[in-house]
Amino acid sequence: MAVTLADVAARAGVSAATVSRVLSGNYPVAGGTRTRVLRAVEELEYVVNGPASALAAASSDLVGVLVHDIADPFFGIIASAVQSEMESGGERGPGPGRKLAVVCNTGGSPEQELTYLTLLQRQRAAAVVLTGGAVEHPEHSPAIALRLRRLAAGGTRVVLCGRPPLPEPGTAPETAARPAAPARNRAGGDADEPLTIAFDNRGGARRLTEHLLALGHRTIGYVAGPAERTTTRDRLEGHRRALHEHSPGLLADADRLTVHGAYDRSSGYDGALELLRRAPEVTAVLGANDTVALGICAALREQGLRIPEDVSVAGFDDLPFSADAAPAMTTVRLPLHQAGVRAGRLALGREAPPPGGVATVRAELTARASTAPPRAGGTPAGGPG
Amino acid sequence: MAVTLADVAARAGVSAATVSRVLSGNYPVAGGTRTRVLRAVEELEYVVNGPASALAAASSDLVGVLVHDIADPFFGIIASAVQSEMESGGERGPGPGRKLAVVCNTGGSPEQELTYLTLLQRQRAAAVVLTGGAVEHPEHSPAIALRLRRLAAGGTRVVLCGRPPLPEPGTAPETAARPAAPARNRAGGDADEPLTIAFDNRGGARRLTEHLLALGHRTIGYVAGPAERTTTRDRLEGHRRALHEHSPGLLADADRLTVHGAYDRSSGYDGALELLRRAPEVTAVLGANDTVALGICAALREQGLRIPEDVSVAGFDDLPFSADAAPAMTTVRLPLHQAGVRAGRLALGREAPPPGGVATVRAELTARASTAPPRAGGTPAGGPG
DNA sequence: ACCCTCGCAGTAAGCGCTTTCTACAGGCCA
DNA sequence: TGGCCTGTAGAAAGCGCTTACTGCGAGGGT
Repeated sequence: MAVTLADVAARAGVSAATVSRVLSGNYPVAGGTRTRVLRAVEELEYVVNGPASALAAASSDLVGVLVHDIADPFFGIIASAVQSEMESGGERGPGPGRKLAVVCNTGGSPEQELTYLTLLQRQRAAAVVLTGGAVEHPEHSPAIALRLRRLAAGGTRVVLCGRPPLPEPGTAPETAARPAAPARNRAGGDADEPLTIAFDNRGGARRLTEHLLALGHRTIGYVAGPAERTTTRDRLEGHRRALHEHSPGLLADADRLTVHGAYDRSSGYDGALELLRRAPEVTAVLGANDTVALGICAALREQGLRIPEDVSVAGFDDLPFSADAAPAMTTVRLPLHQAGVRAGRLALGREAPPPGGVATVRAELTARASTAPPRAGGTPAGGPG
Repeated sequence: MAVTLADVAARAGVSAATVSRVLSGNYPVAGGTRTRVLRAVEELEYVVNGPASALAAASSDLVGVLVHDIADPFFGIIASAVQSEMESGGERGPGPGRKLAVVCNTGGSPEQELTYLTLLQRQRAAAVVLTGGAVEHPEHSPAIALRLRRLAAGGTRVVLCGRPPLPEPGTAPETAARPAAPARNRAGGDADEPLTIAFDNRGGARRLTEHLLALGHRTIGYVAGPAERTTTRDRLEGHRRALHEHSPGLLADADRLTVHGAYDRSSGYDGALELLRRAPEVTAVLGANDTVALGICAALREQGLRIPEDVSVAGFDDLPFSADAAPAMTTVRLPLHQAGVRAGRLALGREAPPPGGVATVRAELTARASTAPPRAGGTPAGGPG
């Protein structure tokens, strides 16, 4: 635990500077010297002191990944994709340049998000990836946006994955108040602006609703996520646009047919029951995501309704378990792994930023067995009293 | 990004040492001075430089959490529990003492595990939590054990969660070769030995098998995990012990009725098909875990078999989706969240180590709808040709 | 054959913090 | 009233690394 650069240098018969150069690899060192140094490193089992290195270099090799819920596969998939991208970089194993992804669970709360951002800033993280929809909060949202811009201006790469791009500054007068100091010696290229990988939630929800409409459904319930989440808002918007384009009259009932909850199973369960109470005539129910849809299925089944014969159900995201549900879930496939890899590449500066700083990934309809045409009668049997 | 301790000190009219003392809180500072310092911190939006602090204090506030697969809820639940425990500590928000959990995805590979351990050692992590079963490997396992002992001896708290305790040293002659240097100034109490929270995989599997035997099953297939995983080995052992205790003859067939795969859905699917090929007369199939069991269900259903009428199926772990599967899955409940919280407390030194350094958590049978008595005939209809 | 350039390695000055050691007040006892 | 102890704050020495800057030997142009 106590072997330092100097020890290695002494053993190899060179100066500490040379050892540092060999290890960091960004300076020419003669072959023989390099070999000697590497041998000394091996023999002494030397492990670089990260903090010291970060202090001197003014940047650590930590990359923060903020997720709403680590136990939710949606985020798990993205996070592991980001991490796999960090791994695939270091040819020399745990050597220099190898980044460490720090996955932080925010629980979807803006306060937590801010807290973790501070923690990451304190660690002088090389990059920060924020995943999942943003939570709109009159006070915190601007604070987070400001903080992200500051981090980006300070050389930390900021990537939003599955989040809407940051609003243009200027709204907050504070932004201009603190003139940015000219960046000092920074490792990679510039990182002056947060980058975004946006999910096409709107388009996905729209195509899903169009699928239902094409099957003949006209009374479609929606168990949505928390209203303040941008993801919720976008999906709902896509849904309603599809409704409106099919026939404007369908919008009249939309509010009554929408229930808000969280992105978890019990919200789906409770939401479905509430929906049945409000509108027993629904022939299809959309879930905020696949997990919610699973809860919806459970509730409907308990009410004696068959899926999809009596009621069609669909989710969103296409998580691994969705294909295995009984019946297999109709949903919208989001290329989460791919998005995570891309976010990782962007965070590492391995990929050129998309034009305008925003790339949008498509959400494909994946029709399976949980949706079918409504029954002729329109009103299912066995509705609750 | 550039405001330092010295800036704060200047603004508050005190020395840098005083500011440091106020911020770290482990030294008496007069009330008035403290207030002035805190105000300066606020006004300047000062954020401690983590690396510098870690360098000077010889220990960072990072806690590593190693998981096999972050996208698997089993690990997600444990990891988020550990993280929530870190959060609940810091009264002063992101202030000092607040630890940052680093979740690392090893993919279940010992090499990766070693790599991340090195990375964490390089960051001078305050603690390391290893979750999930260990992979037995003739070369890597001793290396990992040795590394963990070194870390522990060096002041890093090491906690194993859901892993068997480390074997006693002495097997590896290398252990004694390097006399441990006396620990210097360390923050918390001693951390000289790795601590373990063991899962009672053996007992859980045994109770699960007993449940099946009690229902009347005699030909029980087992789609197990990778053979080199300790978790796999323990569960299989519990299963076989139950078989043996019921009637030794049942063991004769055990090898034929066991198929090995990974801990994922497709292994369950493939394993079930293989099992049906080898022994079409099975009346029950156990999965290595719930995810595997889900794959088993899918395969059986595709073969025209009903669950549980034709074949009973059971899993292990009791992940959230297991209760929602159709039919609801019989499984063994592991208190993952609770175990994660405990691991976090141990890692933070908030809880006294269990006697002997090992605590075992019980695994409870959770019988649901996917298991039932076998059909009278014993051989299900519709078996593959 | 000389000077300049270039490639390689050493010297040393920090990076921003923690912490020991030291210094200075008061308040207490005798 | 004088000597001491206690409480509080400053000075300064690093922690282990990176990275200018400097220096030295060897090759190439004229």
